[in-house]
Amino acid sequence: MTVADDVMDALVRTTFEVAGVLTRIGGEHDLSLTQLRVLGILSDRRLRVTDLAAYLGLDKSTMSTLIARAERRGLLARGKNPDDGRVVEVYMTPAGIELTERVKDDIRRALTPATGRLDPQQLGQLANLLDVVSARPSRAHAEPGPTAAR
Amino acid sequence: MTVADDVMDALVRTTFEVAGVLTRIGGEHDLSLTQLRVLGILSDRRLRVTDLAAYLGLDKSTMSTLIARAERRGLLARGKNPDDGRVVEVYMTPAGIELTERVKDDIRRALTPATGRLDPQQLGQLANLLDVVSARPSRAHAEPGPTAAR
DNA sequence: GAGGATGGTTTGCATTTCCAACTATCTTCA
DNA sequence: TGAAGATAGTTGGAAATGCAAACCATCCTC
Repeated sequence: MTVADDVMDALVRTTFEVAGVLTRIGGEHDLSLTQLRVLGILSDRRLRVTDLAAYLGLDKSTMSTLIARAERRGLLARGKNPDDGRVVEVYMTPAGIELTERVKDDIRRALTPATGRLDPQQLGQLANLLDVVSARPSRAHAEPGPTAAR
Repeated sequence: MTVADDVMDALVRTTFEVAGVLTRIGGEHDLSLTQLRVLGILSDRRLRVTDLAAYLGLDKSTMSTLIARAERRGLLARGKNPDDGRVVEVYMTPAGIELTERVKDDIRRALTPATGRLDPQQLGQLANLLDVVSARPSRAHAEPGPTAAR
């Protein structure tokens, strides 16, 4: 009851805090939170418009205009899929990759004051806990056994 | 280096995840993420427009229109400050308080699947770690009682 | 190979946000 | 004290974001 509430409060608070940092850093590079996210996703992938939209929980049309703008800016490019003429695949240009790297550095720098308050052991702990919360297979398989039975 | 990076990745990923949940829940009540946040802030405070804007990192004018809409909707109200005729103070109406409670319940419910993957001890741990990260005075400052190590 | 399904784009609309310009109220100091 | 400047909010204009609906183009099914 209280513990779960505490976590949720902390989660929500941290979310707004981190989102604020991301918004600010993004803004410094003329990127919205969503654009930031798209760049992050595409940095190691090449996705179709629909998949990207599904991933972000956005409408296809929203995705389309967003990509169009990024393309106009030279950050992304669209390519045809040889197997299916309807499909458009989106991927990053060198300029996009370069910008993404720069932004990631800035984000790292901006978050360091916050994470710097934790010692290495706590950092590892936090990473694992967050992995669990955000439904990511834990990186250090420290969670043995079957999942608790609800 | 790697550990800090892991945490940042997890932090960013969780941020997007939680923000997504908040956006969805907010949307169900016709509230944007920012409006949600304003309600959260004002639930135990009464603030001037400028302070609210500073708190959220938004422009005064943005704040102004946002408040106007919420006021039109009956969620917030504006009051004069007797000491300074320029100041406008914003506070919640009963309807706003009621809606906020409802939304908070929904958020709790929506986040339960995620936090439910942690046992009570991990929940406490996570809450404390996040408190440190988001620069909140830790709630269990000295970890009293039977807190297990690790 | 006709009809429906799927993938994207375009258009129209509401919302969010910024900046600049404006009004009203305070504060300073000459 | 009273004019000049600072501060608090609001308003208007513009760009970005997002959705929904209408629309092509391509694929798949029978």
